[in-house]
Amino acid sequence: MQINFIPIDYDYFDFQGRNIIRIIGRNEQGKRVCVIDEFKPYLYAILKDEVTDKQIQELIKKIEKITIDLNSRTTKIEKIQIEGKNFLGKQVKVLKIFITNYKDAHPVADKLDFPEIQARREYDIPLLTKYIIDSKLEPLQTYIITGEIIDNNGYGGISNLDVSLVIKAEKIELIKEKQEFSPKILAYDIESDEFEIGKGEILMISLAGKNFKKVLTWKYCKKSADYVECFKDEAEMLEKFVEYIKKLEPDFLIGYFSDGFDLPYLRARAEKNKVKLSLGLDNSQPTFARGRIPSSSISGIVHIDLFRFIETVYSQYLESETLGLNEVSLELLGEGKKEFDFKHSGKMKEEEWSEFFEYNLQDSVLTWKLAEKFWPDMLEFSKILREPLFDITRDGMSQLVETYILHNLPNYNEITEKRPLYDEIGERRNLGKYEGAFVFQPSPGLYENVVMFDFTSMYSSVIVSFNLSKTTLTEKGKDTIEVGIGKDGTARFSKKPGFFSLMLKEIIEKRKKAKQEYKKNPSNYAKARSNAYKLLANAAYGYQGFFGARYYCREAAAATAALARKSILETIEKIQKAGYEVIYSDTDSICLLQDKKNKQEVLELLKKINSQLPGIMELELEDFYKRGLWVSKRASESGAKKKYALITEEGKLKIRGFETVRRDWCPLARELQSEVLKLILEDGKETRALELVKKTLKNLKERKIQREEIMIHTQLKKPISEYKAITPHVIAAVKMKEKGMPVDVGMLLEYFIAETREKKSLVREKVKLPDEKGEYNIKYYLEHQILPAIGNIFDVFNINIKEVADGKKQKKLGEF
DNA sequence: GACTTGGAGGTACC
DNA sequence: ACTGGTACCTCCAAGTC
Repeated sequence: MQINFIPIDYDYFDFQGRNIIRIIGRNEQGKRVCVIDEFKPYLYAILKDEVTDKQIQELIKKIEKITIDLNSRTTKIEKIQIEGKNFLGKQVKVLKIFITNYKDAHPVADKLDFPEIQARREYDIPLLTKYIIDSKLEPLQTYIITGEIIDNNGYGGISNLDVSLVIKAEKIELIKEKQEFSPKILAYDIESDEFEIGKGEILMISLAGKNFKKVLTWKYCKKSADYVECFKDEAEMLEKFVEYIKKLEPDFLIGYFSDGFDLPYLRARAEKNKVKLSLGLDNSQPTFARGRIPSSSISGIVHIDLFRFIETVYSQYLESETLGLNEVSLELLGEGKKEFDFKHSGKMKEEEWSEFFEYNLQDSVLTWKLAEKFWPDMLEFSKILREPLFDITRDGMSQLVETYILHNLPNYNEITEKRPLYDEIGERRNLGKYEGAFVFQPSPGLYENVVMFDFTSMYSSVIVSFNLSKTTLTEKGKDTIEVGIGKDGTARFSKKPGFFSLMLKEIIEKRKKAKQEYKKNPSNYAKARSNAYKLLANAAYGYQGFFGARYYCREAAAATAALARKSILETIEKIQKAGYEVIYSDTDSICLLQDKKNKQEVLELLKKINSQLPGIMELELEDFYKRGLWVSKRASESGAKKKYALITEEGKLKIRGFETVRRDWCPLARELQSEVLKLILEDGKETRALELVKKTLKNLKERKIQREEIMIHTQLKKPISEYKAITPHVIAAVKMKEKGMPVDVGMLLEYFIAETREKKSLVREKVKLPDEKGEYNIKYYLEHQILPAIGNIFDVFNINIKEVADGKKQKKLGEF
C-alpha cells in the first residue's frame, strides 16, 4: 500500500511498552489519514577521552544490565552502538544507547553514572522533536508512505480514529515537487455571561470557515438570521458544536485567546452539563498543559490560538496598541468587530439578540480571515523549523531559535547540549547585565537633509563574522580573537567556525534568497519565508544571552554587543573623517548630514566603508530625509536619545520615541504632538504648528475636547495587590473591580483625570473610569499632557510654550 | 506643608 | 521564565527642611 501524505498533527502513545508515533494528515485526495510509525528511542553517553577500547567493552556490559521497572512497563537497554560524534565542537567517542521507552530516558541517564562517562545527553529533547529529526517526516511536506493498512485490532484499536485509513509506515520518501496544500481552517468563538472560566453559561458559539457561517445558541430561539441555530439547552448546544466539528473535519481549529478562554470554558461547561466534549479524532476531550499561558490541545486536530502566534512573530510590525481581535483585524483586514453593548442576557430584546449573534459570528469571521492571512507565515515557520504547527504557534522567539538549532545539529554531527537545570538558570540570572549597545548623544535641533545608514542584521552579522558562541569560546590558543567585555574582563573565541555561526550564516543567506525570490516573483509565501528567517536571525543574539537557552553563552552575547559597539564607533569616525557631521546613532544605525555633498558622494562613502568591514558585516542606506528633529530631555538641556522625527523627500513621517507613539499618553496630547511634528517638518519652521497649539489650548479651556481624546491607557502588569506604589492606573483597576468588571493581569486599563471638588494633590485621587460622570481636569491635561508633549519641540525654536499657554507674549532670542 | 530625590512602573528603541 | 540592553518620563513614597 502506498499513499501520498502531508503530515499535520503529531502525537504518540505507548503500545506494549514502546513509543508509537501517530501522525494525522491528508492524502492526495484531501482525505484525512493516519500514519503509524515506531520510534526507536536512544540517548548518548559521551566517553572521556582517555577511556580504552577494553574499558568501553566492559562499560557496555555494565550498561546492558540497566533496567527500569515500573508497574506499567519495563525499560531495557535494547542496543548499544559506539560512534564518533561532536559535542560542543569537539570530537568525542560516544555510546548511542537504545532503550525501550523514551519516557524512561531520564532514569536511564541517572543510572549511567560511571567514571568512564563524561556526560549524558539527549534524554531531555521532546519526543516528537526527536522523532521528526530521526524519521525526517517533517510537517506540511508531501511524502510517499509505503506500508501496511492497520486493521481494527492493530495497536490497541488505533483504527477507531475518525480517519479514512490508518497505515503503518515501512518506507518514507519525500516528494521534491512542491504540492500546494490548502488546509481546512475553521474558526470559532464563544460568548458567555461571565468572564471567569466556567462560572457563567455559554450563551452561543460561532463557527466560520470557507463558505461556512454558523451561530449555535440556546438562549433565544425566536426568529433570527438563517445562520443561527437554536437548541433546547446549553448541553444540546455543546453536543451540536462537537457534531459540527466532526462533520466539517477541520485541520485547524482556530480561536483568538482561545487557549486561555474559549476552549477551557467549553470544557468546563461540558463537564458541568455532563456532556462529553469529544472533539478529538479518537473521541478524547481537549487537554490542557500548564504554562505562562495554558496550552489547549485537541487530539488529531490542531488547535491554534492565533493571538499567541501573532504576539510572537508579528506584534513588532503592528501599530495597534493592543493585540486584541478588534485592533489587529482593523489594522490587517481593514475591518473590526461589530459594535455591541453587553447587557445581562435576561434583559435583551429581540433586536439586541440579533445584534449579539452577529457580533459573535463576526469574531469567528475575523479570526478565520486572520488565520487565512497568517497561513503562509504559519506554514513557512513550520517548514523551516520542522515542527508541528501546534508548537510553532505557541513557542516564544528563543524557543523557535532553539528548535531550529535542534533540527539542524545533525548536519554538524553534533550531540545536543542539555537544558539548563533549575540551579543553573538561577546562577545565570544572578550574573546581572552586561554592557549593551552604543547610543549617540544627539544635540537638539531641526536638521536639513539627513541621511540614515544602518547595518543589516548587525548583531547576527557580528556573531557570524567573529564566530561568537558557546562552542567557540575558548581559554587560550592561537587563531583566536580576544574581546574586552567590560567588568567581566575578556573573552576569547576560536576562529575556526562553530556550528552556531555557520547555522546563523545559513539563516541569513536563506533570508536573502527568499527576499530575492519575493522581488522576482512576489508571493505571500516567499514574503513569509523571508520574514521567518529574519526573525530567527534577529533573535539569535538574544538567544545566546537568554538564561534558559541550551546554548547560553553570556560571553558571546557580551562580545557581540562589544564588537558591535566597536564597529559602529569606528564607522562613525570614518564618516566624520570623510567630512560629514554625524548627528545620531543607536545600536546599528547612523544619522548624518548630507550638507553640501550630493547623493552620489554619500553612496560612494557607503561603498568605501563596506569594503573595509569585516566578515559578512554590511552597512546599507536606509533613506535620505528632507528634515529631522531632535529635542532635549524634559529634565535637562541635553538631547534626548531614542526620540526623533524624520520626514522623507516624499513627505512620509518617521516618528520614534515621541509621546505620539506612546500608548500611555492621551490621544489629545499624542495627536497634537504628531500634527506639530508634521507641520514643523513640512515647513521647516514653527509658525503653523504654533497656531494649531493655540487653537487646541483654547478648545481645552472651553471644554470642547471629546471624551475619547482624554483617555489614558496603561497596562496592568501584575495583580493589584503586588503594587508597591499605587499609581493612577492601579486605582483604575481597583475601581473596575469594585464595579464587578473583569480585571486581569495584562489588561489595558482606560481612565481619565477629572476635576475634583476638594483640592486633591495626587493624580490618583482624580482618576475616573470612562463611564463615570465628571469633567476633565483642565489643569492636568494642560500641564501633564499637552505642554510636556510639545514643550521641548518648541524649545528648539526658543519658544516657551508655557508662556504661550499663560497668554504671555513669547519672544525669540533674536528679538532681544 | 513644601520641596527634593530615588524608585517603581510603563513603554519605547534597536 | 519563556530573546538582549538602553533610555525616557511620570508619579508615588519617603526623606529633608
